[in-house]
Amino acid sequence: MDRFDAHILRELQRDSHIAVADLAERIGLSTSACHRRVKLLESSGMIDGYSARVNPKALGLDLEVFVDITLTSQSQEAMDAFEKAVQLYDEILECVLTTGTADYILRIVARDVAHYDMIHRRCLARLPGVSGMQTSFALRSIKSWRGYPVPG
Amino acid sequence: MDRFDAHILRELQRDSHIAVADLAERIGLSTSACHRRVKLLESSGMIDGYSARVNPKALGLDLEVFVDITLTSQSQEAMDAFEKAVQLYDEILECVLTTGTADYILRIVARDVAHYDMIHRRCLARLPGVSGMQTSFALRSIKSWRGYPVPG
DNA sequence: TTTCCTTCGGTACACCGATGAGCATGGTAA
DNA sequence: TTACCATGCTCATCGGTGTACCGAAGGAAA
Repeated sequence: MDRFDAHILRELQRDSHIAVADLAERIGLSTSACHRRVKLLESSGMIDGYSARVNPKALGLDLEVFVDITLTSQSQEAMDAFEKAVQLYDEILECVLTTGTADYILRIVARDVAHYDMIHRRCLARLPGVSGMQTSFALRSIKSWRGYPVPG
Repeated sequence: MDRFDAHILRELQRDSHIAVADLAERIGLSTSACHRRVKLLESSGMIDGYSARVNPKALGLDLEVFVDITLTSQSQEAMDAFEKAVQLYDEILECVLTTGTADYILRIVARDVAHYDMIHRRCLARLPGVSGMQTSFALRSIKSWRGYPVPG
């Protein structure tokens, strides 16, 4: 992990469709050296894979919701049941077990409030062992995901 | 947006490095038809771009933190100042203005607790107009980001 | 210092895959 | 029916990817 690798990771997080030759020029290396480094970053697991960034607005997904979940019990069984149920619903994009007031944080997308209401009734209300939910609707994105910071 | 486009979006969110020929076979279309659809999805803005998925563990970023921020004032000036300051720090990956008890939700990554402490002192403590912070450390990821759900 | 070895970048090139032209087909409206 | 549009397929071309080989730089040991 030197400055070349760091530069490659930054560029590929921004745009992975760039040709290796262009990437090489941008970081100041020959095509083959750059190519070799990219393959090494892939095989070492530094790069997990490549994804298309889909525009949620274009899909009609205008509503983003964060839900803090509190369970009635922190027993192994209760948590297993909850975590298993979370996997079932595609509308739940992310779920994290956390410290703090809540037990879990969910990230959800929906088309609109009516759609979220449906998700709430059809998915969230069916999650087992939930004692409390605190819902936060996203009003505006101040800073959106642009990859992890790479030092160097 | 028919079932072919939906299928393409799902596949490209999973793996955008797939060859067009393979993608075409997977969705049941010829290479050129598939290629044309992909280009159309790009130019229409449905696909925003392509990114490498970097493994945060491999970068030594083991700690993920969610911070709920409350401002002292919801005036335009206070919010503008806060939002501007948020842009300055690379360690703040995401920031969303929300309804609910907090005003903003921040998502932050750090190497470890000591590193987070440094970020807290050097970045978070300098954000203007903040009256309260509620920190949640991620203990475990139950469901991690795998793209938006595409209907059809 | 010399030699060997390892590591890493550069050059050249074969070949695979992206790209686009041209044609076929089916659905729709005049 | 005819014209037209949308969309699929085949095929040829060209650029980029991936690789083999060479050379330079740096370190270790005699």
